[in-house]
Amino acid sequence: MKNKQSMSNLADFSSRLIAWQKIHGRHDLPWQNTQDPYAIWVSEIMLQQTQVTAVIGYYAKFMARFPDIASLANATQEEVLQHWSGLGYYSRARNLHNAAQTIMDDHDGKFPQDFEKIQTLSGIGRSTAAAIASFAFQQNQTILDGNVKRVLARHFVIEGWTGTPKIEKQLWALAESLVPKQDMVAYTQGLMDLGATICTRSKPKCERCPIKASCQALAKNKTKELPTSKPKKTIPQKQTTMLLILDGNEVMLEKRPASGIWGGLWSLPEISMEEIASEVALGRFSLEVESEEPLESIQHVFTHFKLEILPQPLSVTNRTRQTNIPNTIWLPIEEAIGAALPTPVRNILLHLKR
DNA sequence: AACTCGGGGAC
DNA sequence: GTCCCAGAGTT
Repeated sequence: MKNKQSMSNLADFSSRLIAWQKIHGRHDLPWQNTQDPYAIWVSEIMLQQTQVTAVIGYYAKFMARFPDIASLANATQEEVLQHWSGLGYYSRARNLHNAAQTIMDDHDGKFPQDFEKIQTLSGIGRSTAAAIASFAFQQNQTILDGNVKRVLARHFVIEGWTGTPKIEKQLWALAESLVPKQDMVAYTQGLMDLGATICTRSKPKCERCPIKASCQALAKNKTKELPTSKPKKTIPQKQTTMLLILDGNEVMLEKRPASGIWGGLWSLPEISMEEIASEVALGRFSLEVESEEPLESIQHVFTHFKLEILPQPLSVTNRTRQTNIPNTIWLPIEEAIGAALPTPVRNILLHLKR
């Protein structure tokens, strides 16, 4: 009897979610109310590991500058990164740019509709491909993002960290079994909306949940313990000195390697703790400089390490400026702030301006 | 299976 | 401070 009741509610999972989304879900986000696969694609990439509120400001500017696939494909990586500067995970921008060129070259400039082909584009994995296929083409493909993992882990009491391949496999199978035959847009949006507004990480609003009747975590009073949190480990603390090489109002920027942290962005030249700033300036850049008092150090936190940045101002004394140093440019501070910079570097320059 | 990729919102 | 977000790619 109890099992029968439960099964009956499980069958209603999707229809209840759809009905709820149409009334209580989000309908006015900047990337909604369109079927343009490009507009949806850009939003999905920006939203990877990034909250809606952080994306909104970037999305409008990005779409204004790159309104379609062709304009993005024809832009320089420099300008694409410039519009991504501050948003983080810059490989997303590089992959987006690369994929736009792939679509121009291999798909006649039209975003592919085939689910497998969508996934071959750089930066688009299984979940993002499903979101695009669902929103843009009404295909019955399921997403599995952080929201969905949390909703499913609670609703069906899936124990264990959702990041392990074993648990992920379970969740994918579960998610696929719940995909409805119609109303894919409302369903996919409903999964995201439920996780973002009702089935939140802390203090879920279970009273207002459309599928509370079949939620096993709620029945067993386990919503607080689920989903199982990621095992934490201590992250290393690193240090670096960034050279603020100043010639009058201009600062020298150095382009970072294409891969690795802040890949492809403009940053300040870095030296190790053992090196002496003025010697490096002379050795690497043939610049005679005078060291100023270091600025206050900045503590920057990444996912997997902490970085203490010591900004070291240096004023150039031999005014014969070197212009042919590879991967470097001189820019007035005001202009440099608008370049494709990592956030802490921008903050240093903003501090300098004052 | 573990690690690498940012920055910020919410608590 | 902690946790994790409309994850994907690499090792």
